Amino acid sequence: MLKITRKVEYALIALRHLQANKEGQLSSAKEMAKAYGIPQELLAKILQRLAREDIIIAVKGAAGGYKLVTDPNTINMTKFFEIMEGPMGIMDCYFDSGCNQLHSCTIRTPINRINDSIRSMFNKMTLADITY
Amino acid sequence: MLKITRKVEYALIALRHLQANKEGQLSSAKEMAKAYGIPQELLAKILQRLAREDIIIAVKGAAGGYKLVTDPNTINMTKFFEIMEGPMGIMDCYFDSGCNQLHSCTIRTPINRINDSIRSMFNKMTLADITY
DNA sequence: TTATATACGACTTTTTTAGTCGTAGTTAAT
DNA sequence: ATTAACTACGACTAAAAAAGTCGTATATAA
Repeated sequence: MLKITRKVEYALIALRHLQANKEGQLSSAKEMAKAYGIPQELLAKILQRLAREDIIIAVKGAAGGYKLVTDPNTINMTKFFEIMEGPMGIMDCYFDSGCNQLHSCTIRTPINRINDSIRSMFNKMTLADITY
Repeated sequence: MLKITRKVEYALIALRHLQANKEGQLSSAKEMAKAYGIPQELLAKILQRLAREDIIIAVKGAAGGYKLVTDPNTINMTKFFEIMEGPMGIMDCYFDSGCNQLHSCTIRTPINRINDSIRSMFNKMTLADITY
């Protein structure tokens, strides 16, 4: 419980790698996958998502790859997690309204407080806190 | 990601229920399962674990059931989560040494900082924060 | 034109979580 | 003593989520 997924883990590792690159220098999915022992296809998909969200830029073709274009200090961690995984809440009822036990649920309020605490904690963090 | 499990959720609901009971009053697994729409066998197992850990007391036999015997103010949430689910860390490497990527892992330190933040947050909370 | 990239949806496998079942033991009431 | 209503607990199955793979398309440098 309360785990982050490998998707997020791999994304962080890759971003840290890109962040260490010199201005304009590209790294390919293959290269990073090899360096960190991550399945290449999987890492590729993660990088593609980061590119779609304009956190990194993809350069196609031979000698292509990825580079970081967003200042890690400006990327909020709550937002980052939600880009990678969708809504972040310790229980789904924080977002969903589809819970059929809502009427009898006695712990919603405290659970939501905890949720808010966790979100606020990650709201105060930026990607730079992790990749530097 | 970062979800709590139903096991924990159900445990919290049951404890809140027991906490509201009068001194010495018992509630059975069946009764609570019905009240909150929780599968009875599952809730029973959860209550059994709480009993093993001396958070509640089980009374066997007809007219048996469970009652709370520990002051919720004294039950630390990190400990509680770990009773229910085992080690709590956003990544397994916080506890496991079996990670074969450790040598190449560049995000361990920041991940551990986040882990510590979450643990410390739950360390400051007691069960009473949730069940009252 | 070839080799090496990204792009991306569909698919399969693995792991984790959730839930069920069978059997045994305890106790109050009849 | 028998029954009914409980707890105890391991083994099992089912469902859901996460992790990983594959096929095919497109872009581009050499």
